[in-house]
Amino acid sequence: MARRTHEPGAMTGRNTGSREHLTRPRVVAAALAIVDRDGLDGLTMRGLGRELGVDPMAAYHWFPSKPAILQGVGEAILSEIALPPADPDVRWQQVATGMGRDYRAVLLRHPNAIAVASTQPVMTPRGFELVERVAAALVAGGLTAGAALEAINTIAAFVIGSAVVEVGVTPGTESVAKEAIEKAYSSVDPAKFPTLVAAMGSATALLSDDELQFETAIDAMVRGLEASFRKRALLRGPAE
Amino acid sequence: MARRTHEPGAMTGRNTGSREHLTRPRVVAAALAIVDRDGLDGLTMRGLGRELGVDPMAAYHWFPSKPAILQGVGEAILSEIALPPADPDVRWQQVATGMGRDYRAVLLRHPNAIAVASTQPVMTPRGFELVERVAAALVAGGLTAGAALEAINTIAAFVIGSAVVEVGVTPGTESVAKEAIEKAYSSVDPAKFPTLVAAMGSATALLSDDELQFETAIDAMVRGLEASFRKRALLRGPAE
DNA sequence: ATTGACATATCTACGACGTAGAGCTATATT
DNA sequence: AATATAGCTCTACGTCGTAGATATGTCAAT
Repeated sequence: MARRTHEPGAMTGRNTGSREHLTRPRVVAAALAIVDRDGLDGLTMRGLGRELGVDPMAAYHWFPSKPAILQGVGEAILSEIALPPADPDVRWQQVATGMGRDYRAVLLRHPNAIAVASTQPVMTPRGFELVERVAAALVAGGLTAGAALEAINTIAAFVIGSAVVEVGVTPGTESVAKEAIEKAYSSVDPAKFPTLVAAMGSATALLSDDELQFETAIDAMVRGLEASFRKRALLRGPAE
Repeated sequence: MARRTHEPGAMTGRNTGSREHLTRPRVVAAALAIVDRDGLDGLTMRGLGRELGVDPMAAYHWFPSKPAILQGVGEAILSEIALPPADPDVRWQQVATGMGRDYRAVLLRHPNAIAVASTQPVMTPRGFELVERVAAALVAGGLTAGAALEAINTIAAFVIGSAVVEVGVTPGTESVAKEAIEKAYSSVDPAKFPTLVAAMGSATALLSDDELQFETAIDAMVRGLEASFRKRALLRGPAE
């Protein structure tokens, strides 16, 4: 039989020794700290051991592999998303927008880990709980259960995409991009790219403010979803 | 001075030798083929050399590093997005939706490379050209230049997010996820997650069809954008 | 035809990585 | 006091990216 790593519940509490025991959460926290500080590529088992003051191989008693640790990091980040308060008076649009905002803030708080957090399947106890609570709030606001899930999925996709675009660097390619961009910029010939040039000089200039553009877009999305749901009779209640 | 890699234009045409010379596009094509077949982690310089029938180090005469090659792969994928036809009769909504659809199809054609393609900055000659052409078509449809860029940005974010969610696996964590998911599934207690259970059993069941959900969502998004632009007077023309 | 220069590809080697497998140590149980 | 075992460490292996030196072939100039 292959070596098995231990469940959190397998702790027997025998840690009165020199220093506090390792635990899965402690390993994940250290890994996340390293990723936040040094990027995804900066996380190595040796460095993780150093961060924890422990042999590099020690983490393997709590996780079967490095990818498993990264998955733990992803789950930890997602668990930073706040569960929506069970307020019966909020409109479903506010709940949906609020979740999107919160999700985005969490991802942007860990820019180096977006790739890990955004591909984390929701199929964890905590993920289920979050989706359940948000969906319940949306249903309370008048959506059908199916529409609620559709709204959550759509908004999540948009939030993830926004975060990816906003942070916008593949791990490992940071250094490479710079000079290529400069070269491309210098080739912006107003004659060849009139619309681009016009847009950049325009008073709107929304592109310069990620926050504002996100707010505008998520608002547009929720309104569009509302119209779609209403047309498909997946939304009951007043048309205000 | 550090070793310099050569520009494509530096080719002097002296390749009448045994076999065809390496070129940057040939290196990129081989790398993309490997990534498509074996995943991002499956791309190694040694394997790339094997694929090209060449020494592993040969690629370093055309790219300064492996990340630079990955960036080239990202650019190559983005260049698969079709430039919009300059048809003056299409509505801007169709142009926007069409770009989104095309972009999504390209990303899903290379699921292993989404992380690389989606974080590719648009700041390349080809990227500029694509954005310029789409923006021009949107402006022709009645949007201001600023609104056109905002629409492109918003749709791109949604497309990227959708693709990430749809493919949904961090490179390296594929194998890890499975059993965790199963465990979580078995813990879906209908009493604790009533809304989830209701949604899954609902006749809507949109979640099972990614394609349909994408179409619905992008349509909702474009409608929402239209409403937003109209309200902000960034869209002239008939309100049909 | 000979030479020199240079673009292209190879060869060799190094340090760092993930992790398998065996061994150590201290606590809990008997 | 003896034993079992959870938690951690040690050592070692194969693979990775890539630096630096070297080989090969083709062009331009003599």
